[in-house]
Formats: sequence, structure tokens, C-alpha cells
Amino acid sequence: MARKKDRAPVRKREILENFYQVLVEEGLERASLARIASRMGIHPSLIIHYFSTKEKMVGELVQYILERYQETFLPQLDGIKNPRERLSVILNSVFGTEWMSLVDGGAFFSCYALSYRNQQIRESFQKMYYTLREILVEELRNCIREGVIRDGDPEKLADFIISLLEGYDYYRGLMEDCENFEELGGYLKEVVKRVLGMEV
Amino acid sequence: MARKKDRAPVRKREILENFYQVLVEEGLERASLARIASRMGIHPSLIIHYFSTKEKMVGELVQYILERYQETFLPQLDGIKNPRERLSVILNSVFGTEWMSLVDGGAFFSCYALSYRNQQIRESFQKMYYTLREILVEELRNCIREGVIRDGDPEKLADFIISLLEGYDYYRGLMEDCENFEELGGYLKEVVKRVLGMEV
Amino acid sequence: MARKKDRAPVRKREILENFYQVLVEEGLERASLARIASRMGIHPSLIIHYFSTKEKMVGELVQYILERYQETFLPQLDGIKNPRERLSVILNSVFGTEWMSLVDGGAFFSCYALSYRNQQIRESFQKMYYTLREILVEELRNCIREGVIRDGDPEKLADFIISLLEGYDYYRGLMEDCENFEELGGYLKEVVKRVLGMEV
Amino acid sequence: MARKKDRAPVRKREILENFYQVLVEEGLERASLARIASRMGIHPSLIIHYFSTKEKMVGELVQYILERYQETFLPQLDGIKNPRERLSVILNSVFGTEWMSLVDGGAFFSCYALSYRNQQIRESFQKMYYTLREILVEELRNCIREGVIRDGDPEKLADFIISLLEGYDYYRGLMEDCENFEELGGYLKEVVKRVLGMEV
DNA sequence: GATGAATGAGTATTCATTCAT
DNA sequence: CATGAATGAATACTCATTCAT
Repeated sequence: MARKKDRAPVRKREILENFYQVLVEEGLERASLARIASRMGIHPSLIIHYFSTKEKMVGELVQYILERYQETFLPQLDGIKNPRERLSVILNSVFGTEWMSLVDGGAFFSCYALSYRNQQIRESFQKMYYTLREILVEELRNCIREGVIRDGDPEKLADFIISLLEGYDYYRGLMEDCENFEELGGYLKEVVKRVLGMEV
Repeated sequence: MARKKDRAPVRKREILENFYQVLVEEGLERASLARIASRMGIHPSLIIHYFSTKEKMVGELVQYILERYQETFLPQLDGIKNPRERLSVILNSVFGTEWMSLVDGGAFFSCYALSYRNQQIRESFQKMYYTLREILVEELRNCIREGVIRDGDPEKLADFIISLLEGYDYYRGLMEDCENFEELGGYLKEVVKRVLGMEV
Repeated sequence: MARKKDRAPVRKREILENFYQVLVEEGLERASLARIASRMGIHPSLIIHYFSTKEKMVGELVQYILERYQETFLPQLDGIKNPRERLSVILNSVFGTEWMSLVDGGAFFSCYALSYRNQQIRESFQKMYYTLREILVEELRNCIREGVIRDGDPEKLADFIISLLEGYDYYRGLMEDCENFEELGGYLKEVVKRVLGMEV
Repeated sequence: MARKKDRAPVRKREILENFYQVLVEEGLERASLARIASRMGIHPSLIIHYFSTKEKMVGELVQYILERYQETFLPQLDGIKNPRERLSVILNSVFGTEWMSLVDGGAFFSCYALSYRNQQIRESFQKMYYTLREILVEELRNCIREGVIRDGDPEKLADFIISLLEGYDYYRGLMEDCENFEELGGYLKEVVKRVLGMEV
């Protein structure tokens, strides 16, 4: 009996993964319950059985997507003590190729656009950036204290980094089939370091 | 008869304006022909009559939206000769409040997300950024030549500016109801100037 | 062009007739748009095209059903001047077999039950009985004036007649397959006449 | 074990009470197993477990509803010997306010309408009126024998009384929010007495 | 006795589109 | 230029029910 109950989260996760795939392959407007269900070989009403509403399901998808960033971000810092090294890892991560490939751009920005009309989704996004900002501020503060970077307002610097990394994702997602965008990430990382006053 | 035919573009423009409004107020998934038509007090099939397909209509909407940027951007530089002044006008523009208010974020990013699956829309966006980049490169080159900013790669710098300005729009669109984002634009502008080596 | 516009009411009437038939044959809970449409050989969405909502359609069905009574009732009195004769025609009508056969009992009481939860339907029913009562009061008043019936309160008498005729329809609709209900109508008519003080 | 099995009727009664409440509050078309179950905080399939079919459950609901009348009616006559008094109690009961308030009109007529298509339900209703008629006939016969009322056909009179009381319930259920229907019951009771030849 | 998983048919409604007028 | 009729596929969701546990 206990075993059966425990399968619900597993099943929901499964559904969310398929939802995400359909979203990537077909776009949000075509990511219908029917399409997701047929991809899974189940009946659409089973999805409703687990999420009760498509809206709630979208809400959970957003969380599922956003969690990916945190799940990839934090473990990388485990065991690293040196502030300079930690900052480098972070910058390498967010301006590297892996960060962007975590979530498909089309899926990501579709969900982001929903946040303008759906408060719950909005809050999920906001929470994610609050967390990211807190982490950055903490790291920058440590770096300042240790003299790794120039003195400055860590909150403003964090906002600068976030703006730049999101803009980079956005810009690259659009243009990467036209130009060589491999190196732009590296360039932007150098710019950030220069702004921070971190010798390269 | 020729005169009568000329009214078609006017009517199409009208429809696009209403489409945009519905998109802003109700979101892309609810911006149906029926909704647009009822807002205009006309019959849905009349919209088809002008655009033949919803997809084409969306394509034209994207162009209509993207034109707004160029239409606001370029006239501001008219008559200004001084490279330093021109660069200042540009930076004030893109990191000011007006730039973001040109197009509703929800509408903008909905369309952007479409570009991942719709080649025509993708090209519209790309073309817009190509143009923007060309303008920036040109301006930066002039500034370098005149010694207004430090020597450097104008293309990379342009990409940096574009990344930062789009990231700023993105970030602000999400967080402006939480924090004071009025000053972040100003701060980012200063950062850009510092990176360019332009004395503030 | 004018001809095309005029076909809408005809089509709506057609749909209502089919709706009524399905309602009679299958019951309200099974009278779905799909069932009505398939009976007509058309597409369900065409019904929505004409009525926009099932609820509105049900509202119009109720009016359509209730009109039947008035349409049968009033013409019978045309050309009859004598108050006694008019009253006889009325009583013969409502306690006769024809009155009940105008509308199927299952359909009628299904709609009546809706009136407890749907204000518009309720008002349709109420309006119908107001009209019926007005007619009865007027006729009774004339009969009193002419000495055809005993003096009395015509409004109370009208309410009595309405209660009795509806109770008769109700009771008969339920029991007619058990007992001989042919004569009950006649008996009740005599009771009414006795109560009115009208020599039989 | 035997004791445990005995709790089933209690549970069924509980479910029927909740079914009735949903029926009153939301109407027959919305009185689904899911709605009833969620109201009770149980799982829909538990209802199936007890009734095996919704249809059977509706059948039992009808009996549950109709029993209410008998349960209120008969006890009132207990201990009363005098035929005139007994008849008065009956008439006061059925033309008073309490009779109608026993069962919600919307619920009652919804079930009645089902009787046109569901034989089991039809028989439940018929049985109830047979019983009611038998009681009335018996009482009227006694009254005739004792000279309390005029001589006459007790079966016809019973049918008259039933017709009138049901018509009164029907009419009042519809119109009570418009007019003063408090006194109509009293008036109809007097009419009945007059028809019976019972001095008032 | 009670629950959750799963089903599959069915609901009203929305959608873009075509065609005739 | 504009409308209304009509279509057919698609939408999210509800429903009663079955089965395994």
C-alpha cells in the first residue's frame, strides 16, 4: 500500500519530462495533454488524474525546469574553499556551453513569457533569481574580503552578472546558427572579470 | 480601384495593432482570430481575407513589433554629429525606461520563443539584431577613431552591449515588482562606459 | 444577402426541434450537442455557431416549449364571444387529452426542475403562468359579471384552476400506465365547475 | 463479522444524504460521484463499492426521498381516532408549509422527470401514490360512513386531492418568489372541504 | 473497508479555415 | 470589402467504472 502511494511523484516526474520534451519539440501551443499522453502511451485523463489541471501542471513544469539550474550549479562548488576558485567556477559555468544547454531556449522563454500573466509562474522565476543573486552576492562579498576582486557593491555586481548571463543566453539562442558564438561566452567572462577587478 | 486597394495596408495595420493588444492582455495562447475580430467588431474570416493564414499574420506581427525599436532608435541620432554624444544617446536610450516600454515583455518574449520553431520569425529577429549590431559597430568604430573610447574590437563590444541590454530587459521585466530597478539601468550604463574606456 | 441572414432563425428552430426530440427520447442528461448534431447530420460546432452556448440553447428551448401552450390555447377562443362558452372551451382544453400531449412530460418537468437553479428559465416559466393567470382572471371576471358563475375572488379561483390542471398533468403523467385516467380529467372539470358555481 | 456488515446500510444512508445535498445545491446534471465523494472526503470508487452502479444509487435516492413523505405523514395520525380530526390533520399537512419543505422542489422534480425513462424509478413513484391514495380513500370512506363529509366516490375524491396538492407544490415552487403564496394553501384547503361537503 | 491507478467514452467549447454570397 | 454558414480537428476536462492492492 505504501509502495503504491509512493509511485505518484515518480509518475508525475515522468509526465513532466515528457511534457518538457513535447514542449521542446513542438512548442508550447502544441504541447497538449493529448500529445503528451500519446507520447507516453497513456490516456490524457491520467495526466489530469495526477495534476488535476493543466495550469497546475505548467506550474510544476516551470519549477522542474528551474530546479535544473540549481541542481547543476551548486554541486560544482562543493569542496572548493578558495574564493577565487569558486568565483571562477561560477563564471565558467554560466558563460560556458553547459549552462545554456541545461534547458532548451524555446521552452525556457515560453515559460518566461507566461510569467507576465501567471503569478505563480512569476514567483517561481523570481524565487530562482533571488536565490541566484544571494549566492552571487555571498561569493562576491567573500572575494572582496579576501582581496580577490576590487571593492564594490556586491548586489549591483550580482545584478550586472545576472543581466549579462541572461542576455548572453538570449542573444546566443537566437544567433548561434549565424555566427561563431563559441567565443562570445569567453569574451563576456573576461569582461566580467575586468569589471570586478579580478586579474585575469 | 487602385485607391481602394491601397486601403488594405491600413486595415492590416489596424488588425496587427489589435492583435498586439490582445496578445498583451490575454497572452499568445488566447490571441485567436475570433478574439481579435470581436475586439474590432468584425468577422474572423475578414482577418483571413487580409492575411490568408494566421501564421503569416504572426510573422507580420513580429515585424511590426520589431520595427518599433528601429523607429524609435534611429531618429534620436538625427542631427547629432559628435560621436561621443551619439554614443551617449544610444546608451541612454537602451538602458533607460523608454526602451523597455516600447514593447510589452510578455508579447516580446512570446514571439521570441516562437523563433525557435519558426524560421521566418527567427530571421526577422536575427535581421533586427544584425542591424542593431551594425549600427553599434559603426558608432563604436567612430568613437575609437576619435579617441572617445579605448581601442578594442568593436564587434565584440557591440555583442557585449546587446547581451547586456537584452539581459537587463529580461531581468527587469521579471523583477521590477520586487525591487527598485530604476537605478540598475543607470548602473549598467556606467559599467558599459567603464568597459569601453569612456570617461564618465 | 438578405436571404442568407434570414435563414438563421429557421436553422435555430430546426435545431431546437431536434433538441426537443432528443430530450424526449433520451432524457436531458443525454441530450448533448453531439447527439443533437448527429441526429441532424451536422457538426456539433454548428450548434454553437448559432447559440454560442448550450445554456443559452436550453433557455431558448424552454421558451420554445412554453410557447406551444400559448399557441394552442389562444386561437381556440378566437371568435367566441359568449363568456360561458369561452370558459367551457378553456376547461375542456386544459383538462382534456390534448393539453398534456402538447409537450412530453419528461421533457417538461426536466426543464421545470432546471428553473430551480437557472434564473432565466425560471422567469420564462413564471412569465408563462402570469400570462395564463391573467387570461383566466379576465375570463372569470367576465363570467361573474354576466352571472355565468358565482361571485368570488377571480385571482384565487385562477390559482386554484392552475394548481389543479398542473397537478392533473403531473399525476396523470406518472400513473396513466396503471389506471384509467381518461375520465379523471372529466371529473376534475366537473369539480371545477362546481367550485365556480357554474351549473353543469 | 456480522456486526461489521451491518454498518453498510449506515454508510449508504450517509452517502445518499450527501447525494441529496449535492443534488439540491448543484442540480442533477452536476451531482456526480466525484462531487459527492469530495463532499464526504472519500474516494469516488468507494461509492461504487457500496452501490455498484450510479443508476442503482439514483434508484435508492428516489426511495430515500419518497420515504420522507410517508415518514412525516403517518405518525401525525397516530392516536387520533375521530375521522373528522384525522381528515383535518391530513389536509393541514399537505396544504401546509411543512409538506413542501420536506423535499427540495428542484431535487424532487428532477427525480420525477427521470421516471419517464427509468422504470424502476417510475415504480417507486407510483407505489408512493398508490399508498397515499389508499390512505386517503380509507379516510374518506370513514368520513362518509360517519357523515363527516358528503357521500361520493372516495377514489375520485382522493385523485382530486392528490392532483390539487401536487399542483399546489408545483405552482408554489415556481412562483413563491413573486407573490404571496402563504394563503393559497389555506384557500385550497377550504376549496377541498367545500368539494367534500365538509362544513368548515 | 478503502484507496489510488488507470481507462475510455463523452462533455462543451474553441480554433483556423473554406466557401458561397 | 465583408459576412455568415459550415466544417473538422483539437482543446481541457468530467464521468462512471474496473482493477489491483
